[in-house]
Amino acid sequence: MKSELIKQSINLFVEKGFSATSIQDIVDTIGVTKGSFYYHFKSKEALLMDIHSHYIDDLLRRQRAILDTEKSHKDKLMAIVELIIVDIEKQGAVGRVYFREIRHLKEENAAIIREKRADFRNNIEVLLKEGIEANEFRKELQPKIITFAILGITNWSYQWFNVEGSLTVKELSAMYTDFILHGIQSPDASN
Amino acid sequence: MKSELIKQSINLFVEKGFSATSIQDIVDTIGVTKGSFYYHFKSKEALLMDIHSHYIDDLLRRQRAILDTEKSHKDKLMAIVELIIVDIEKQGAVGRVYFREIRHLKEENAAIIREKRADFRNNIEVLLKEGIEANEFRKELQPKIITFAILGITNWSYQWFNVEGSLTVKELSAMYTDFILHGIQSPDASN
Amino acid sequence: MKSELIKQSINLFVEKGFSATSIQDIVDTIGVTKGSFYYHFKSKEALLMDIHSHYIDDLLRRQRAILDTEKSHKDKLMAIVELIIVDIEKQGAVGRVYFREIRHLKEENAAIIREKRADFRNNIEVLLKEGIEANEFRKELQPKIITFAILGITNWSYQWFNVEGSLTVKELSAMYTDFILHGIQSPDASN
Amino acid sequence: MKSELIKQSINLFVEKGFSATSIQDIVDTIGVTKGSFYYHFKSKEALLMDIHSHYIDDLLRRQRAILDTEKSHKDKLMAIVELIIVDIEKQGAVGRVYFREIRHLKEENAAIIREKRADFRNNIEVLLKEGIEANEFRKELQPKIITFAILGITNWSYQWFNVEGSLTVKELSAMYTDFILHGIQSPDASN
DNA sequence: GATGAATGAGTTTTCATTCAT
DNA sequence: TATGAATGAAAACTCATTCAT
Repeated sequence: MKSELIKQSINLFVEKGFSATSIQDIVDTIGVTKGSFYYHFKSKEALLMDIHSHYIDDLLRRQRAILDTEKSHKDKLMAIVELIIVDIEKQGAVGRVYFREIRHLKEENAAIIREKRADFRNNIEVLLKEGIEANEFRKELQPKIITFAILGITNWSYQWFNVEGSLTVKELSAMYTDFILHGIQSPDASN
Repeated sequence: MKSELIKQSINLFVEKGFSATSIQDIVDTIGVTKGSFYYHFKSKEALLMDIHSHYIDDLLRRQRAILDTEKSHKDKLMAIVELIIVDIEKQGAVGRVYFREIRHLKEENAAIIREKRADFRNNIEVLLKEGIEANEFRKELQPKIITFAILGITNWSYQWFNVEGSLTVKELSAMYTDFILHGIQSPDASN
Repeated sequence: MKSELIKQSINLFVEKGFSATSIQDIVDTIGVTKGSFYYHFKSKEALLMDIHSHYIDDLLRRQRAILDTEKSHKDKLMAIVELIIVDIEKQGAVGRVYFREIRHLKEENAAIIREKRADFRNNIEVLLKEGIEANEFRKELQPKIITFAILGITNWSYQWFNVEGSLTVKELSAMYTDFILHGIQSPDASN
Repeated sequence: MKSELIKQSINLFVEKGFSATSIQDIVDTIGVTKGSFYYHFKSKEALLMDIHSHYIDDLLRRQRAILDTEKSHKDKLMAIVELIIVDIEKQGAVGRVYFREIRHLKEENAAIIREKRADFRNNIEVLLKEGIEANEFRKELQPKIITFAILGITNWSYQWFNVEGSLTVKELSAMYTDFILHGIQSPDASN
């Protein structure tokens, strides 16, 4: 029931936005009453926080797994890009909520999520830094800024990519890793 | 007065989001009454549409100027990236509203804006296509997808770039054009 | 201009009702501004009063003319019924406003109109009374009550009669005077 | 509570009219909040529709009972007139709302009510038609038009009849059936 | 005579939240 | 666990009216 509420609310948040979705809208989709909602969630914002927490925690866990498993900096980076893009297929809806609705968390919770986002970002930044030192990536790059560029590419995909279309997430992921690697690799790196 | 309302509402929309900003909030910042707001705008949504229209129309106009002025495909692309990024400084607030709040336009208006956005995107796509044909850019690239990547990089900047920081928009713009050109240029292109 | 405002407001009041018609609605139909309206009328209610006054004053004047001209009680009554019914064609719209919107006059004005309505009604009542005394009409009738019946028949017509239809106001008037006379005439009255 | 809201709103609608009565006015009379009103009714118009539906449905049910029970056409007609008039005492307030405020229903609902009103009217028209064929009523009468006359007499009563006065509804009803029967009966009908 | 801008009080409606059962 | 009823605060929007120009 709780997970059903989460699932349906995500769909509604994607469709209409957090503010424009009422508790009534949510409970109507699964045929229960508002009282029931408040048994499972302290507030509407708590539900949104729940969604955000699960999403970023899962992402961080998988990012860590990649960093622990893959060998070269290039491979690590490719795997992280793929992680985000390929998720569109399975987690596209949550992702869209995650990217759009953080503003509606109360400051206290927003801070928690922002910190985890910063961790995720920082892990990429460190990766780039080390790749530069290892001469895999170009010396002129500013890791922090390039990290934002990479996240821009991947995260923006959630806004336009249509799972129904002819392009698969695997293909998209391949194109974007190729584009990014061309953008950052040292000319003398053994491709 | 009308332009004052627009200006203040943009600030509030950036800060709290469209839905969470009330007409009362807006008029309070300039000390007029709600009735006054409704004398100038048919509805809250009409104000949002006003903001969207002006922004994209201005952007399209300047994009066209670039396409008519610059010579090589590379120069055109660089100029367009710079156009978006450098605007953060002067138009950062409107931009943030433009990228985040389109969902709150009514379908009829959203369609108009979406079409203009598609024009802007399409102009880049065509530019890439021609650059590929001219052998300036790599043959393997899919122009449509790379266009989204470029827009992801530039548009995402509006979310994190802090005008107050030590990095200037000019510098950011330079880094991103460099990154993008590395990502797309033919190896044999005279850089 | 003033008469134009009256004319158009009557149409709107018929269509949407007094409360639901805004000053804006009225001035829009003739392409002037609200300020203009307030040059001609002290208030929205004043316009409604204007409409009511003209209508009932005109009706009373014509009723008096009938009472002064026609000979028998029967003829007087027939002429008054015809007066009301035949007016549907020329004054149907005003009539509908007159019958429906008196409630929106302020008490002070409503009292004035109610008094004139009472005069109009009373003239019929007196006519019936005299007709009974003259043995033209049946002795058992209560003039006051029958007056209301007659007014019910005629006034109700404004709600359903369609000028566009196949029945003319003359025909309707004939049918109703016939019906009423059958209802009230003494059996021994030389028809 | 819901029925209490209906009851009080009817009183207010009679007194001030539908448009001029606010939800606040209604809830204030029974000391609840506006939110409570909207728990029970989807909108102000929905409440008005509720009132209209119940009134006409009840009227139709009782009219049908009369048509099934009474023997002669004359008796049926008398019973129907009495039905409407006598109701003033118990249902005067609802009746006044019913006769005055249909314009404030949305077209969709107004159509439903208009159709039921037409049924009620049509039942009388058919009754008159059959009475004419049975030679109870005069051959020259146009049933449709006479039906409107009868409804004018009865419905108009809701506007002026004062339950507090010395005349009872029974007496009024008797006078009006007498008046109507004189107006329509064949001279040779055994009275 | 007419306009454009502004006001302020009021309107209907929405909605997150609470709570007795 | 769940429901149904109620709350209260706030939202968007309307509108008659005023008034300087």
